[in-house]
Amino acid sequence: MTKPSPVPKAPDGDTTAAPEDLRLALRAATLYYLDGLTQAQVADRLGVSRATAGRLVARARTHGLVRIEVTTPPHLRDDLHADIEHALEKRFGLTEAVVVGVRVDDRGPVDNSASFAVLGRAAASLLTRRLRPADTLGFTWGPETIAVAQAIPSGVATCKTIVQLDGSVTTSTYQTGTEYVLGRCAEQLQAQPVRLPTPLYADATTVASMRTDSVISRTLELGSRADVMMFGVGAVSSSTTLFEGSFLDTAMLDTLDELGAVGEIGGRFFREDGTPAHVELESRTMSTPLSEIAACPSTILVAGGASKHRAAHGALCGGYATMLVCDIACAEWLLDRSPTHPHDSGFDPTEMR
Amino acid sequence: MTKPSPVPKAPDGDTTAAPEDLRLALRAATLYYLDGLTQAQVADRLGVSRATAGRLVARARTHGLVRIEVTTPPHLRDDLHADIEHALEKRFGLTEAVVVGVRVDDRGPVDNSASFAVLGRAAASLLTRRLRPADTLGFTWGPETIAVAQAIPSGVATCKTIVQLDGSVTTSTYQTGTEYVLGRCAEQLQAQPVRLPTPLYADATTVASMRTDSVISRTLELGSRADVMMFGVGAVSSSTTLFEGSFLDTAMLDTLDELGAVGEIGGRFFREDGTPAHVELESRTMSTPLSEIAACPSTILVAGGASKHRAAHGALCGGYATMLVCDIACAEWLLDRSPTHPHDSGFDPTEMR
DNA sequence: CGCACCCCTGCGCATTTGCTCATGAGATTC
DNA sequence: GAATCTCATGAGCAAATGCGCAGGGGTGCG
Repeated sequence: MTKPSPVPKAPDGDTTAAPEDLRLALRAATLYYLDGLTQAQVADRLGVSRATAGRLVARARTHGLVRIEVTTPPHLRDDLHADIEHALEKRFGLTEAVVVGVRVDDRGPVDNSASFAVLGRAAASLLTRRLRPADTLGFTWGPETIAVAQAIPSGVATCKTIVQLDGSVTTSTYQTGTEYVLGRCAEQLQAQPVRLPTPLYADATTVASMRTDSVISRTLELGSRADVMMFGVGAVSSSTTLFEGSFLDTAMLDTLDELGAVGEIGGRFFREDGTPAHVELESRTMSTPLSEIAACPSTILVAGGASKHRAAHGALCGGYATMLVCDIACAEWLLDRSPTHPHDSGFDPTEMR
Repeated sequence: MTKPSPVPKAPDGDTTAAPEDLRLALRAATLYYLDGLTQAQVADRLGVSRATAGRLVARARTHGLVRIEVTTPPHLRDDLHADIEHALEKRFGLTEAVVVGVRVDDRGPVDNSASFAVLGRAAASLLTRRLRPADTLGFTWGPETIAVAQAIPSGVATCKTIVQLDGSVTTSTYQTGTEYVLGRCAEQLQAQPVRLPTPLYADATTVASMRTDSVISRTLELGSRADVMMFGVGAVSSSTTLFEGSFLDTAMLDTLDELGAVGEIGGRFFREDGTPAHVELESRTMSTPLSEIAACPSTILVAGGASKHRAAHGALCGGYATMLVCDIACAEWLLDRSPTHPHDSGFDPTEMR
């Protein structure tokens, strides 16, 4: 009599219901969410059982009577970038992205040590949060990891071992800062430091023989199995650390450029899409391979400065980082890049330089 | 060095904090409230302990990062009146107010039985929700309670006893409906019915002697101690039930009018401010006194129709009802009344008629 | 009119959550 | 430079919450 239409079961996804039923749901939700009563108190207040009160609250939610929104307060809109971080995580499949408010600009003559300090603090905070006492931490040398080491607090986190992922022994006077990072992190994290006492690059035969060394092979093994890895990226440029430290010469730089390399991690270069760029150089490199980095469950990429943008993008596309710490400028640049399609290997000449 | 100002304790109500601390709080709140993760999952996702995850969520709330609002969906704005109900509760100190969407208009020639049915359903719903199996339910006779009795479902609620609060025996043929209400409610609620086998009004001496009767006194006692009472209000008018049923004559109506009476419950009249209006008539009335009604922890006033507005207002001001069921027109009228000051006894001539 | 189905309700338990205490590191003050 | 204070963290526990189950009444179909 009241229902002429054959609708025994409402297929309408529960979006509509009797208004009288929803009156109580609305009331329960108000008391629960707005007045902060417990469900038992709501039940008492409404004269229903506790279970029913819970159902009413649940119904209120399913019917859209309750709207919960998490927003960044206006007074720290400039410091927090939850939306950008979330976009980065979604875009590159990251576990966590941390975007600091500063804009690292390494092209101009300005001193970006302050910016790097901010970046370092953020990365150190992330690192100490992710580190477990039984973990092994691997790191590459470079200005980014130095900044992290400087910012790392003591007592907050602990790990078992900290291991060097790429060789740093040099014939020149160039300071890689490896000792500082290794020493400081080991101290602050109360971890046992493990060195990789080799150069970064050597002849292929030398590298092959070094890898058979019991100590070196153990270190490499330890690095490959590290629970957490932390590293920056190097650009393919004459102003990058590897060139300034005489690890690479101009000819190699040109070769890498022609191969489409956009960046490196631990001296191992990759292209725009993250694929390894110079297999021959790979065999001459003493560091954890990119494949091992990609296999690590927790890898933190610290990237600051415009010169590192392309390199960071390549690293992210290669899946070498599960976590990213970068400045806002880098984050925006990364998101401006093709939001969907990753390159299918090879490189696009129009993207060069 | 970093803090020259003497601010050991921040007296600023925790509205501001380090942005970096809030970053995690924001993240935790997002995962918890928006993504629906449990706090343990949030903790795992963020690399913190479960306790810390809980603290982060709590901090996000205290800092206003989370905003929860309970709103009436637009498609039932016309049926629900949560704001009006809340205003009524606040204004008159009610436990609960139920406002139904219909507009009972008893001045015109329209049939308002449908409106009364809606009102009755709402009141019955409220009543069955509030009733406990061990409770005694008291009621007065009248069209409102008849509507409630008609709407009461079976099996939903139970109570021990249902007792008549005001005498209904008449010498005329007027049907009060008391028997119907008593019988139907007793059946549906599986309660034991208790009659008050007396007229509503009698001589003072008669009333006094009736009150000494063991059966009658027990009924009155039972009514006074009822856990829940349900009643309508009568207006001071020639179109009201008490006059039509020949319980009152024109002279008495005028007397009551002059005394400032605006309404009655169980034949006992009160003024605009709720104070008893005719002490002499009180001694001639066989019903639960207003003071007993005011003392009852759960009293449901069912009011529909424009003619009852003033009476309902007086009843609410007298504190005779802890719960109110009325139509939207009545609710709006009640709220349009002085929102703050209650009258200090006596009556205002300008308010009459 | 009987029967089966289904929704609603209340009960008991596993999980989740908020809270308190004790511990330790950093900051402040004398 | 040392004592103390404050704050944050982790463990444990009690309260609170969600979810299963079973029972009963209403509804629709036969």
